[in-house]
Amino acid sequence: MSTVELGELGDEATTGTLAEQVFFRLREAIVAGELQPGERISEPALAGRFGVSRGPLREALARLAERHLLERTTHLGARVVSLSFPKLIDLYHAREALEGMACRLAAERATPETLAALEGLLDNHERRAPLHEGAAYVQDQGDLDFHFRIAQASENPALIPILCDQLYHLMRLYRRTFVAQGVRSKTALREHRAIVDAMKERDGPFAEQLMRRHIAKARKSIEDLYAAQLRAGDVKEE
Amino acid sequence: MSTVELGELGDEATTGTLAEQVFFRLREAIVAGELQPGERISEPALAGRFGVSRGPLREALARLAERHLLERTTHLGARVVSLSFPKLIDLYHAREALEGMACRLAAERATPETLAALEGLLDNHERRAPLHEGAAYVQDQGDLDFHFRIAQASENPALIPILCDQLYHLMRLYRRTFVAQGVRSKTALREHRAIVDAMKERDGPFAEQLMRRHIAKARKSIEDLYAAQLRAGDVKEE
DNA sequence: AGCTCCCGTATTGTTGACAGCTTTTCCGGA
DNA sequence: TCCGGAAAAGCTGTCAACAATACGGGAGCT
Repeated sequence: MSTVELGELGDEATTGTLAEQVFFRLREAIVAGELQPGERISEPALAGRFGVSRGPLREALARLAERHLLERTTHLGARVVSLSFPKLIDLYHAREALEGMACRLAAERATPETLAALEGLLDNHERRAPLHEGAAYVQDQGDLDFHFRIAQASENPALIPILCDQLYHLMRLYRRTFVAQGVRSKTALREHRAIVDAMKERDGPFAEQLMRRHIAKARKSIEDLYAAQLRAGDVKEE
Repeated sequence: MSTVELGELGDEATTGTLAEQVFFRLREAIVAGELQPGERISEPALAGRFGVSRGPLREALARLAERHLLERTTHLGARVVSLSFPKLIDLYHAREALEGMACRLAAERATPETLAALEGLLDNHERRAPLHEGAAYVQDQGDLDFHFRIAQASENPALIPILCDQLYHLMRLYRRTFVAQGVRSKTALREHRAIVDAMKERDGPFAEQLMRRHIAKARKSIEDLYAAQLRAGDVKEE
C-alpha cells in the first residue's frame, strides 16, 4: 500500500521502542493526510489513540518537529506543519542542489547492478503510465521513488538523511495536498531516461546538470501554477 | 566567547522549556568538546549535571540524534557522534551543493545592506588575519560566520535550517577536532572576496559557481591531508 | 453595549517511581 | 590460571501523577 516498487527506502522499522513506533505511525498519519496540515495536536488524545503514555509521544513529537513535519510552541502544543506554494518552491530549490549533487556522486559510484535496477524502474513506469492515463498518483509515487533511489545511490551519509528522511516525506505530503501536476509525466520520464543514460556513461557533471534542469523545470511549472492561482485569487498571497 | 562577530546566527534561545534549555546546553557541550566524540552518555548523570529530570533530557537527546550530533541505540543509550575523515568529506559535498544554491539565491535576493555587511565582515577578517598569524581559530570561526551568513541571506526556509541548524554545528565540531587547516586562510579570504563581488553584480549563477569551487577546493585539501595521514598510518582507514 | 478582569477548566511541562534489558562482577569448576 | 555462568547492579524505556501555564466564559464596571 505504501510504495510502488520494492520495499521502503527510508529508515522505517516497525519494531523497537514505543517512542520509535509512535514516531513512524505519526509521521505516516501526517503524510497520509489523516492529520490535516495546520491541525492542532492534543497530546492526551494522540496518546490514547496510539495506546501509549505521553512520554514516548512527546519524544516522537520532538523528533517530528526537528524534521519540520510539526511545529511546536511552548505551552501551546504542536501543530501539523502548514503548507504553501512558496514553501514548496523553496523545497524545490533545495532539491535541485541536493539531488544534483547526489546524482553526480551516484553516477561516479553506483554499481552496474544499481544502474540496471534504475533502468528497470523506468521500464516499469513506462509500462504502467499509459494504463491509467492521468492517474498521476502512481506516476508521482514512482517519480519520488526514482529520485530518492538515486539519493541512496550517492552513498553519501550526509546527503541521504536530508533527502530520504526529511525532504522525501515533505514531498509526499505536498503531493497529497497540491495534487495533480501529473501533466509533466511524459516529459519527466524522458528526462529520467536521459539522467540514467548520463549515469551509465559515468559522466557525473552532466548527470548533475540534467538532474538540476529536471528539477528546475518542475519548479518552474509549479511557479506558473502558483502565479495562475494568484491571478485567479484562489489562494492567499503571503 | 561564542562567536567572533555580531550575535549568534542559529536558533538559540536561553529561555523556554527545560527540554529546550537542555537541548541548547547539551549541543554546546558537544560542540565545545566537553563531551568527546564517541563518548557514551549516561542519562542519570547528565540529568543530574543539568539539574533536570530524565523526561526533558530524553526529549533533548531525541532532537540531537535527529540532527546527527548523537547516535542512539535502543536499550544501549546515546553516544556523541564519532568523527572521521570520510564523513567530513561527505559533509563538504553536501555543503558544496547547498551553499552553492544558497549563494545563488542570496546574490539575487540580498539587500544592499546585507551585502555591505558581508563585505564589512571580510574587512574585519583581513584586518585581524595578519595579527595572529597561523592562529587559525579566529579565522576559521570567521570563515564559518561568512558561509552561514550567506545561507541566511538566501532567505530560503528549506536551506537555512539544514545549513545553520545541522551542518553548521557539525562543522564547528570537526574544526575543533581536526584542527588547523588554516593554511588556506589567505587564499580563502581572496575567494570570499570574489564571491561577494559576484553577489554585488547580482550574478547568481557565477556566485554559485565560485562558492562551489571554493568549497570543493577546501574539500580537496582535506582529501590530500587524509591521503597523507593514511600513508603515514596515522589514522585507521575505514 | 462593550470592555476588562477574574476564575474554572483543559492542556502542556515536569517529576519520580517501576519494569525490562545489558553489562559487569563474582564465584565455582576445569 | 583461565573459562563459563549466574546473580546483581546499573541503565534505558515507560508510566501515572503533580505543577504551571494558556484558553474560555461570565460577572461587573464604564
